[in-house]
Amino acid sequence: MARVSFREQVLRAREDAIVSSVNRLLAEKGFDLMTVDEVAADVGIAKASLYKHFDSKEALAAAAMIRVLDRALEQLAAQKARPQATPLDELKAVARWTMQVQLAGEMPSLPAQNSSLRATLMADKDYLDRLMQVSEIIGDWIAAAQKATALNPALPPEVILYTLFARACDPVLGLLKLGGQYGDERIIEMLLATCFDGLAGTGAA
Amino acid sequence: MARVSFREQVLRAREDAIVSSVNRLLAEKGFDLMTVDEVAADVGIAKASLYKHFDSKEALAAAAMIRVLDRALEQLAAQKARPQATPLDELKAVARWTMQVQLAGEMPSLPAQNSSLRATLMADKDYLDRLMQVSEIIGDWIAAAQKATALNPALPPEVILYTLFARACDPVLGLLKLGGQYGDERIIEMLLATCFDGLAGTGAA
DNA sequence: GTCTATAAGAGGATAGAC
DNA sequence: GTCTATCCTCTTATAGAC
Repeated sequence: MARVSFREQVLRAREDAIVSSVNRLLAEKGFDLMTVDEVAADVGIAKASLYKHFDSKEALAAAAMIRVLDRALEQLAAQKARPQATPLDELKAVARWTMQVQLAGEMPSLPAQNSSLRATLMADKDYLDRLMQVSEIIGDWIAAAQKATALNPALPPEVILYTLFARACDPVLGLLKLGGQYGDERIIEMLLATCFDGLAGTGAA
Repeated sequence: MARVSFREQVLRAREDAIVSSVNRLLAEKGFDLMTVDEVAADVGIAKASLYKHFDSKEALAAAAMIRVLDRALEQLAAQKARPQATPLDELKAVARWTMQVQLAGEMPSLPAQNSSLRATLMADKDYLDRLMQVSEIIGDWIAAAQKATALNPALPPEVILYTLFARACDPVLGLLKLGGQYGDERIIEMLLATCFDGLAGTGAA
């Protein structure tokens, strides 16, 4: 069945191209301002063909989120291969990675308010599974870092988790990049410093 | 001319009611998901009447932003009346105030991506004036706090300013409130701690 | 200035031929 | 599965009577 396999490969490649476009457009304009016509034009296919692959605009966004979560899981696995890293090192490394993805224009950031979108995501097992996996790995690091007082033990772990997720799409990154005064690496170092050591922090930025 | 004055008062009251609705709806659903029909229904007037007061949906948002900046200027003026406060105290006080406004559902948060909206705001002198005033007052406190090393002097002041603006609409606030585990004051204390002392900070949360 | 009614167009989704 | 053409709803904005 080489032909079937080949066709499947072509199918996968096309869907991958679609998700890539969606991912970039979501990062650029956000869900509400992204139109399905735009996606179709960007991929270079007709809109009706898009709907043969994905049921709705929300499903497109879900696919993009799933892929970015897969990338995150790869990153987390790669980090785990370094046995000498402390839990705090791991958390800083993953925060650094999310900022790099955002600066590269590849972080799809969805509006928290859109209810139809949230409904689709919350009904998507593939999405929820990956989100849970990511949360558990990071949650373990948070617990360990707090136990070692490398992170403030007085903070509820979920507050730390939410904060790290929020920094992954922090608008400050975009503002500083727009300003053009600092390179990507410098921006990331500064925001890592404010995230972990605060605005008052004495750590050298 | 008592009649004219009275009519003007009625006019102002109506426009104030409109801006109040817009403010709340912007905080709830964001600019893209807020519709003009909704605003009209919420105020209790016809949509066409709305357009007699404001030229466009963007103008509605601009009016809401202007009013929230006026409220901010009032808050800043009230803070300045306390001569014993340090610059760091002032900055924490204003951050606390923005978080209170957000938790009260009164912080209109606009998407940074929408270009037509940004164009309207950048062309609005009333808006820009107020934004500049707020930035200058806060900027002075930042400079003083850095000079006293109450804030990290290695951070560019604009990074601190942007961060404070970003915390005014931090999604972490909404997530924690949605969770329902913590009261508003506790949420604010924790986020103030993470903002100024970082996730690693030893300050008692 | 307020209303009803409607224009004008964008955008999500689908029909049906190939 | 891909295309062209179309449907249909929602949304911004305006016309015109009062």
